[in-house]
Amino acid sequence: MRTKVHEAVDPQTAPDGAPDNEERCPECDAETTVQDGRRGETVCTQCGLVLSESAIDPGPEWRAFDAQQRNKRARTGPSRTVMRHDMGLGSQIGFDDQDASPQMRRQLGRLRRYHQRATYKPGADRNVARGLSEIQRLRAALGLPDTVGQTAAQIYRQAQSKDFLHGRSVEGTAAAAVYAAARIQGTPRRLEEVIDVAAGDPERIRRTYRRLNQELELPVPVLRPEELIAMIGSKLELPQTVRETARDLIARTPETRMAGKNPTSVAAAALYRAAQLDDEPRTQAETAEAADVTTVTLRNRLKDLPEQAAA
DNA sequence: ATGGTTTTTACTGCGTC
DNA sequence: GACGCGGTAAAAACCAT
Repeated sequence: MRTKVHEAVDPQTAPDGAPDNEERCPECDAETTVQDGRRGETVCTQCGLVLSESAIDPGPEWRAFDAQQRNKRARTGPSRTVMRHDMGLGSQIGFDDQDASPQMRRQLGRLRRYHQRATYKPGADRNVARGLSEIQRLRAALGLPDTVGQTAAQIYRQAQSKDFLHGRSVEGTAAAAVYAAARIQGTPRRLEEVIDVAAGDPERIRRTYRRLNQELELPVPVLRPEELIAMIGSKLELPQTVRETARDLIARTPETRMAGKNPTSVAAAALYRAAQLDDEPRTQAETAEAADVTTVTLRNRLKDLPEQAAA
């Protein structure tokens, strides 16, 4: 199915950052359309590619320095709505029931409840304000949609109401909340990316996130290799057919073989093999680099995958 | 802290262009 | 010879306990 394309787009150039709701996906060609996601994101209905600005990680090499620069650049004013302490009406967890497991739905419900209780808690004052503004800063620096900020804010409030903040830094908790929220809202960032723009000790932030996640029982969806295929695949400029093959490869390998393995590496391996099978080969080095793993791990994951696609 | 698991680092051999 | 690929050993990182 194809929706209207009401502008004379020239097929050559990719749509650079046009905020329109309907564009063509630069990844998968003709048949696919782009839809304004309920997350305030533009997402390709076919390949799941997220089109809004920094959805695709621009480059591998930006550790310390770039992060700081980004911080400075990200000084634009946050939208006030999420920051108000009485957030009031509009704040809800924007979530798509469609791909929500019953479990996640239940947990989201609990999140909402906590949010409501926290709303009028008198003690929530300075720390909350600081946390929320930090959340906004991070959210903006990571190029994430507003819904993520809202979810992160709710998580933060819930943390606050559970005394999670005791002995933990506001900044670290904010970073953890943003990371979790990004994943919950389906626009994940790497923890490393968040850490880069965040303030504080990386290891501490990692720990904080882990605790936060388990203590609040956040409905953070598992990163599934299928979803990573779009991201890595686009970096490698692999055609849609190859991605299909990769998905197929993954689909037919038993869970037990992938359990405990880094999903990114599984996806990378699947893409590598799929590319070969579909006569669009990429080197191991390229593939590994795009997925940010080493060629060694790539090879190891390769062993777990079937050698052929479905007939 | 500890132990089990995965990933990375570093290095090597083999075939091909 | 350089490049891509495959393997190994040991260190590092990660995670649950």
